[in-house]
Amino acid sequence: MTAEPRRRDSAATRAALLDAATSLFAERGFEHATVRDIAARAGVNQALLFRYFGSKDALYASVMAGQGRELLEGDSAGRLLEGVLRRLLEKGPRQADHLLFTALQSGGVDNAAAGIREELGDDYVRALSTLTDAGNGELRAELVLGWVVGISMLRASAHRDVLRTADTEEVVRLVLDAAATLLERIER
Amino acid sequence: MTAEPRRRDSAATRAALLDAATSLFAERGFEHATVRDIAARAGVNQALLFRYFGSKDALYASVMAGQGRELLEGDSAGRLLEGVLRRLLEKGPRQADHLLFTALQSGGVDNAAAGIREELGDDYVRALSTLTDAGNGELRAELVLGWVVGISMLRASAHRDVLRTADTEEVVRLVLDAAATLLERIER
DNA sequence: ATTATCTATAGATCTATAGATAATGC
DNA sequence: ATTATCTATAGATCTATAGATAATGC
Repeated sequence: MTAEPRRRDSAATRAALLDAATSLFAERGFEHATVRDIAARAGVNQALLFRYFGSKDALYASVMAGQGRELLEGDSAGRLLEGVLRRLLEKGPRQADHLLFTALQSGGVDNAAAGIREELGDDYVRALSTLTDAGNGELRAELVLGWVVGISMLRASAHRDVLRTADTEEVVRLVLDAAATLLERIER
Repeated sequence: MTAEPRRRDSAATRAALLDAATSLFAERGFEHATVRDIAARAGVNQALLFRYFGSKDALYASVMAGQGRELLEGDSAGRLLEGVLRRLLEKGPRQADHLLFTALQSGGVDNAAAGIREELGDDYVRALSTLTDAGNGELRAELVLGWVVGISMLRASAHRDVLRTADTEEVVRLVLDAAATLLERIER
């Protein structure tokens, strides 16, 4: 970000690493974002990552903790799905939501951020499940969350052109209409 | 599978490797299934994998080619989504469909099976898109495919209990009803 | 004699650390 | 003097290969 000659500044270095890690984890997922790539994007020596965060796992946990909290703020439950879809379709994979989806994707993997990941998933499910009176509201909410995860996955796929180039409004309308059969109080 | 003392038999060894690779790739995805794990599950020395398939990539391509063709057979287009969901929910991750979904997941990754993966995705989309007369039928079909991919991902996640333990009939009904707003000729 | 199988290891990554170097604050 | 940064490398995996060993078919 800052193109200046960079003074020695541990706080700025730490912040640059956190920034670079956030975008790279969102773009490539935990395993494909190497510590060297992250340090390179931050414009910082690779050893500093360990000095300031201890381990790659701990850095991931910091990223998830930092971005995670913002995910659910700003949108009411009724507008949550719409908000997530818009951010996903318009801003692409360098995106806090995408971070959660790549995290949910590597479900079985057991790293330091596993707890935060599950918690964020729970937060989404809890918010969405308030949108129905059905007895199986949680299941309905998880199915909707699964849909967003899947759309996020396919969009990252190189070859699924139709979805990748589709008009945002069109996709939002199709998904909201279908999801409304599961969660009747979705606002449109 | 065969618990016999195993005679020397290159065809049987090859088949055992292919079997083990199919299930391990489906369970863990391409990268998390190591050649040592595959050879171990096949009960075979690890070097034989390279003798019979050349590389891990080539083995993956063989697996995808072998299982892929079966995916779309057996179900009519109208019953395709239901069939996929049932297999996914009942049989769990050791499953041909799951193989495709873990493949679609690692969209960007460029390995020997990338072509086969895209082709299989196209086959699903083509079949599903026949179920609507809407002008954006392909987009609708990709969204439905994305849903199945996402459900498959979340089910693999350790913590999403509601979805993992849900009754198959209940999930099938919820998803088919919602998907019917996208593809009107889905049979239920 | 042929060829299926096994042993040993090369070579490429990746995370992580120990210790050297150099810029800042008093 | 303190501490931010860099160099060099250890140690763990993973794919892949070269060459030795041993079981089968003629």
